[in-house]
Amino acid sequence: MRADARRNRQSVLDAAYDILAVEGLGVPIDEIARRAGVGAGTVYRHFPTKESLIEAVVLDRLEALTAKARSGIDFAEFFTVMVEAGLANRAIAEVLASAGYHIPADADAALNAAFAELLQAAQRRGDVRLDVTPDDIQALVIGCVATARHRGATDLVQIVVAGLRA
Amino acid sequence: MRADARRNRQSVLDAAYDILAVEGLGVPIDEIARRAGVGAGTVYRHFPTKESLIEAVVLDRLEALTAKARSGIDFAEFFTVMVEAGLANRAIAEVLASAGYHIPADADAALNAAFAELLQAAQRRGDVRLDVTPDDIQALVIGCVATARHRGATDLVQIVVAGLRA
DNA sequence: GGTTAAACGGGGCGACCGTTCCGATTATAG
DNA sequence: CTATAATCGGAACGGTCGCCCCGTTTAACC
Repeated sequence: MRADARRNRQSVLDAAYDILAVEGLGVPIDEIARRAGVGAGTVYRHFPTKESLIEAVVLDRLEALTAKARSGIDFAEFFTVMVEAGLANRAIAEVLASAGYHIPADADAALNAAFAELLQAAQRRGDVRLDVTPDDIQALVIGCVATARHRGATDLVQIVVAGLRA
Repeated sequence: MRADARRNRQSVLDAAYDILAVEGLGVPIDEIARRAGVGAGTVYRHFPTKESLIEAVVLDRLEALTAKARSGIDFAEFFTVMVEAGLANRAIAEVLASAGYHIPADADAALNAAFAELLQAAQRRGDVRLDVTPDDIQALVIGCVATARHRGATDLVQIVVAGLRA
């Protein structure tokens, strides 16, 4: 791979990450290209479709979340981390809410597995009601992101966490 | 107003209500027109912009909700009613989440006022924590709709309601 | 039934966006 | 330095959608 090609590819990824976080999935490719200082054609040479570019960006974030989940973090804390991740990055939130795009099953599964472990540990310790599943929690995270977006305060998350207690 | 004009206006409103509930705000005007059995031009004669048509439809729903809030309903029940309204009607949910559109301030205010009364009564009775405001609840409703859309179950609402208890 | 003005409908315009194409450019090897 | 092939950039295409226009229809009143 030629040096300029590799450099451009990275510029596109960086620009896409920044803009997607702020503008969400609706942002035009041309805007990402302009921000990256390349032409739209260059974006499409490296990523065959808009969806594949978004996938590459989002995947990176999901992996970071998975790593965090495996770092011995507390369940309630991690819940907050996930909500904050969705808040800081519109694209993440929209993809999680599957507003048109979908993520590769294996990346999703890895996050879910790490997450399920945290949840089960919390339930074994008696901190969380037994009748909630990982899917329930994912839905609640999506909901909390939507909630928090419309009120600056993230302390509403505490209400949901309180409701989760055994 | 001519009889056919009044009839067509109503057809458009009915069609818009049905389609918006299922498809959400992204639905093209032509589709609403087709469903109503009229041309797109006719839609625009009665509603100058797409937004004004949506506003008319959503307003009607908000008024129904306001009436329900004033019918002596219990706070927790009404919370569920609002979530279900958002769930049954994509357009309502998207407007509430202000995905691009906004509702006239007075209709919003009427609903909020009726709603604030319910909340205060519940707080006086000691059923709901004192540190939540009507705005908090509205945000939570939006979140619950987002949550419930991604899991068939509305019983997740119970978790949030449990968290709201004093 | 005739007259008239309101209402109709669907083709068309302009804007936007994802994607493709191709002539110009430039990194790299010999 | 030159040749060459990979890469670039941005104009252009096709599709979609909100909105407008205007020739045609039709309700309403005499």
